[in-house]
Amino acid sequence: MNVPALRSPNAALVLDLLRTADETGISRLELAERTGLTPQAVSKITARLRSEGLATEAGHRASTGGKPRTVLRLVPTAGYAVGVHLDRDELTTLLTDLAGTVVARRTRALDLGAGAGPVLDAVTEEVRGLLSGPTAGAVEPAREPAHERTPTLTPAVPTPAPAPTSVLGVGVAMPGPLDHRAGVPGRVTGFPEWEGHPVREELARRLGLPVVLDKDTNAAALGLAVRPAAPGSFAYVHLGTGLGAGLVLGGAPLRGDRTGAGELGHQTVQLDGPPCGCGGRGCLEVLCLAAVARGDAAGAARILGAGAANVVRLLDIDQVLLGGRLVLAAPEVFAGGVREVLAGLGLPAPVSVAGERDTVAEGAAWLVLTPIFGK
Amino acid sequence: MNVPALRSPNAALVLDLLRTADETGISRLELAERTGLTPQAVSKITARLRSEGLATEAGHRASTGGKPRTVLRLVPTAGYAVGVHLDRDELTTLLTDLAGTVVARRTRALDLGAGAGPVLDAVTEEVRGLLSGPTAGAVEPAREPAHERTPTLTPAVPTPAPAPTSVLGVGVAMPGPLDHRAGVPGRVTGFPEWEGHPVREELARRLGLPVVLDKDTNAAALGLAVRPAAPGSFAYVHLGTGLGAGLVLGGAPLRGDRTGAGELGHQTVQLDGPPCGCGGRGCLEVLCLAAVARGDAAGAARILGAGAANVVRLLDIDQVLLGGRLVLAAPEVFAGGVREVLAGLGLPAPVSVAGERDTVAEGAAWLVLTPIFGK
DNA sequence: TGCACTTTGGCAACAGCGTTGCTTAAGTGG
DNA sequence: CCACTTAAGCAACGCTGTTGCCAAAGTGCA
Repeated sequence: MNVPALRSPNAALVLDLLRTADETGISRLELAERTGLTPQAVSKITARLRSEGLATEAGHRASTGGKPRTVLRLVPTAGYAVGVHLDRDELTTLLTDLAGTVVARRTRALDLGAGAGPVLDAVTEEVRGLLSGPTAGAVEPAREPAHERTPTLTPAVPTPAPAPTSVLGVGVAMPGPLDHRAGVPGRVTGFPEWEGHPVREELARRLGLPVVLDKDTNAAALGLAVRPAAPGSFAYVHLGTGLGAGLVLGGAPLRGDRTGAGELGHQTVQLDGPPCGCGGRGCLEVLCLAAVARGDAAGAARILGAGAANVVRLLDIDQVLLGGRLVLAAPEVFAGGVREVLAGLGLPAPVSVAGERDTVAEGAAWLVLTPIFGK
Repeated sequence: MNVPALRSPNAALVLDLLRTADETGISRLELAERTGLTPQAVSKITARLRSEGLATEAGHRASTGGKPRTVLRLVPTAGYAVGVHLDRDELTTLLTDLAGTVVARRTRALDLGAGAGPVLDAVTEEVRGLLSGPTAGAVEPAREPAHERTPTLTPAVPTPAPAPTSVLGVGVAMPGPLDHRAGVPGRVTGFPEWEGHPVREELARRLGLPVVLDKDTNAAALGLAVRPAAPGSFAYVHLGTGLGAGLVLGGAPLRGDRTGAGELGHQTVQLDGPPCGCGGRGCLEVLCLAAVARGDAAGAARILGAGAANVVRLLDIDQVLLGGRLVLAAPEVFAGGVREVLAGLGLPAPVSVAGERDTVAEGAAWLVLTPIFGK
């Protein structure tokens, strides 16, 4: 740990405060108070950030008897990130700015089981299309309106055409198991064709951009963790085609030794329950999906609640966030059911539905943005 | 984060390498290689540590063609720590040196249910006795042999009377729930008298030493985590009068938001199982202890294995360590049973019995030592 | 025995970081 | 109009680990 090692953490800390500040921005003195640094150091750091184009002055606060505080803001157009969500039957690609705001978005049908080759072809095509779109022409600036060139492109925000600038990288989220360090999937559930394919390397080569790979639930949890008012520790429980969880402890996602953390679906909750393909019995996923299949969402919610309670107790966490297609189909049933189980056990953790349509893809983009903010 | 902030982490890192080095010690160049610092920086840091009495030169390596490397060692007598284990029926107090080696040890019967007053009286008495013993006369040096003054004192190592020196603090481990930040127990299982009693503060005042309080399983896990060859992540599963776990992730114990992490006993593993006092059904502890009670240790081991598998999967960890009285009564039965369940689920995590008589008390001492080594 | 060679580890000068002390700038309110 | 308050920059400083250089201490060959 050498001295320049101080530079990035402190600058990242300041940058993160700029990011999470409310819309009015944040002044140097407020930064100093919240970082514990002296106002002088903050001045130095913000001067560097401004010269790098990452921050800017944006107006003044009302005076309280002296010189009014100058307000600083993050410059969201200083960088962009691509988020890719490889779901079992759908490919979502989106572009976010430095603040994580979605600038452009694409979707298309996908067969994940087709294997790495065709899927990576599709990803390459979608990312290229996204980047050559009108909103951030890093690769190939173009002026045509979105709907003429790329029918599926839907600008989420009517941004006044941000200047072309750098795309920092591509975050890819897909079902596990996989190794996020090596960027290589394992036997992706049901699709052994993926095992060992160097996805990160190949995509990085094709796109000429840094690529980060992670499990879908981890990405979703990361995306939720970076929200300004996010709790420090929580479990994101995702009930879609399968059941998984993303765990955030002390602000950082927990990946475990093999990127496998958050495996909630194969928790044993019924020792003598029905056998599961995993080799166990009474797995949470099997029981929960069976209840859904027979139309008993409330029953599924109670079973899910027992699983969530196990996690809350084991990790002593603050909050449970729910998401995934099945949850979104009946949000109140699931939130209420899980809440009831937790309350019955005297666990104070609040339960809410947080996962939305693009939660995973946005989280994937955050895989790229997160290091900049020291997370 | 200011510049001196670099000093402690780097010095702590070096100190930790000195601690975990093999018996021959470690040279400056080896320290440089393993820390990533330059040899010069290591020279500076080790010079400081030597001047503070924490490190010393201890011989030379064989030359490999030039000046032979000078070997450095930690000076274990540079500081001592007290570890206190408040078990339900027993009080263990021990003194360790800076390397964590037990120097002196005391035990006496205890009724934890008697409440904070009498128990803290006993702790105070034991700690004072320990410190005025012959091995480390910080409070009251004495020359009498151990067996004459303090019958229960058993020097673990025939140390040649280390010079009186500083006792860094007292670590206290007890059953939860409790708040390790405030140093205040909650409703200690079965003994509501403890709730809200300012244990840390009161002991610190009585003994005139810093006091750290933590849950027994967390302390045990910490003690196991600091061993030189310890895995980076593991679960320590303790089956004694109750069932609990200590979780170590990336080298650090996980305490959670309210020091409650590791609550394994009330994991639901049988949705329609027998009701438990906690409000749930089919809790792991209830099922496991019931199996033990009917003499079915192998069955208890299988149930415990299911719980351990849930933890291993959820956190994606390396290893499972077992401890606690019931496990120690039939170590092979439990280790074998848990191992079998994990193997049947395709989980590669090795299982071993690690908890011994003083695991918790030694871990408690490490609560004090750990900050010195940057852990 | 002598000398070239290798390696260790200390000394001195250096660059980078945040801090302290002071000054200037920009408002408010009597 | 002026005293007062607050913000923020400039200069000097102390601390860190780094680089460049050199002395010390061994080995091994002639």
